[in-house]
Amino acid sequence: MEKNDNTQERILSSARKVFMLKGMAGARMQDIADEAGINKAMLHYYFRSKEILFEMIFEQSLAQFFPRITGIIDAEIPFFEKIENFCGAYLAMLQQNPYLPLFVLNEVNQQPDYFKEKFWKNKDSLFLKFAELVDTEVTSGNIKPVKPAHLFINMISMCIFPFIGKPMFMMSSGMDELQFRYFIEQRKTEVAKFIIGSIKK
Amino acid sequence: MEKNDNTQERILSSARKVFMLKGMAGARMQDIADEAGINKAMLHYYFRSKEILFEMIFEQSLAQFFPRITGIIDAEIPFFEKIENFCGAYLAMLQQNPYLPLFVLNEVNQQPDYFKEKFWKNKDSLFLKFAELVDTEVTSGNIKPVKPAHLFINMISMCIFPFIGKPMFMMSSGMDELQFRYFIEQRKTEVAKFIIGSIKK
DNA sequence: CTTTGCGTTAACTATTTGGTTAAACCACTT
DNA sequence: AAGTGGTTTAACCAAATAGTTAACGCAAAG
Repeated sequence: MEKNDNTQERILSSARKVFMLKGMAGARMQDIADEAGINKAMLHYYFRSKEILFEMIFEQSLAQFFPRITGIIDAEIPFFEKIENFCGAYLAMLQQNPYLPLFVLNEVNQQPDYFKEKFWKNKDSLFLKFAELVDTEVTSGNIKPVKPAHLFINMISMCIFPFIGKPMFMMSSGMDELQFRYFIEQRKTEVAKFIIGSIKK
Repeated sequence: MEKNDNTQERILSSARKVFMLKGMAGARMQDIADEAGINKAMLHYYFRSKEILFEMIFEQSLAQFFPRITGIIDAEIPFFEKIENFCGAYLAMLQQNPYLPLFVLNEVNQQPDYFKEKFWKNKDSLFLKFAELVDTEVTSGNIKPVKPAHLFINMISMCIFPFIGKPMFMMSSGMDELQFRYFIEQRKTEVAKFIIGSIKK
């Protein structure tokens, strides 16, 4: 009765790996079975269809992608520290899930409607909270009069994009794996520094 | 003898549309044929296989994705103006090819090896030129001592990412198509302003 | 008018791939 | 030892999909 858990877990783990790398359309049930070292029929025994299995993985991924870093934004610390903490934490998470962004964004672009339903469970939009925060800081004259939407996208872009463009960037810059790792390590402080440098008075 | 050109062109145009939207794995030959309003056999008459047709589109896309904006970087204008021109021009191009980034980056991530060959034709790496330029500016004390790699990725990220994360961002911010269009219009100046604000002394 | 050859189509084939089934397996109960 | 029920497998099926073929259309050449 614990084979169950074991196998189910192995399937989910393998499915995550394959879906992340190949996407819904590119993933093959056989590949997932092979990766898990089991018979393909098992996939359908535990999860009725490819679509259902995919949804499991996608929802997990979605939950991870939207950081529960809301804590950082709500914390009783100065605005600049919030930015520093957010960028550091988000980059660290992405470092451990490097394929997450391209996977999620790809599938969201593929089925925006389906995503719309799942997404709005997450009622406390990170963006809206951030925008509120920025407006407050602008009004109190603590930072330059920046537009929250742009600042938000700028921050998110600079955190996420390096992982999406990794192979392309590595080739055009000549970096190897180790150097890229170090590059991301630097960004954990550099991104916040860059942002703050631009908005501080 | 000009039906030839006409049909071939229609196929390429339809293929571009479908591949952009669905990617290599998700695209169906039948869809491309339907989109072009022709028989599926024609696809194989003009382009032997799906793979060959895909390569045509992919190489075109790659060429577009790497801007020939080298002109902007080589121009005899102040560094800050180069940044302004680059961001403006690149955003304008992306605005007319909104699906280009996700398509290209996706396929590059899928087959980095194949990409490696095709890519290095483009020997004059935009990144290397940019890095050189930044180093010069830093040395002459015109800007703060920033790391070229970070500055480059920051700039590229802020230009490209909005198009990759568009549906997600639109939902979490509540923007509609028109507002998003205006948002991008603003970014044509805002991104450069943001960057310059951070690196100017 | 007939011939020639490229362009085009409908129908077909081969392969891939998601999904099913019936039997075997295995731990546990009686 | 036989039975029971969840788990696993090999073999199979059906749908989707890339690719092929043989015949047709038709404009230009003869």
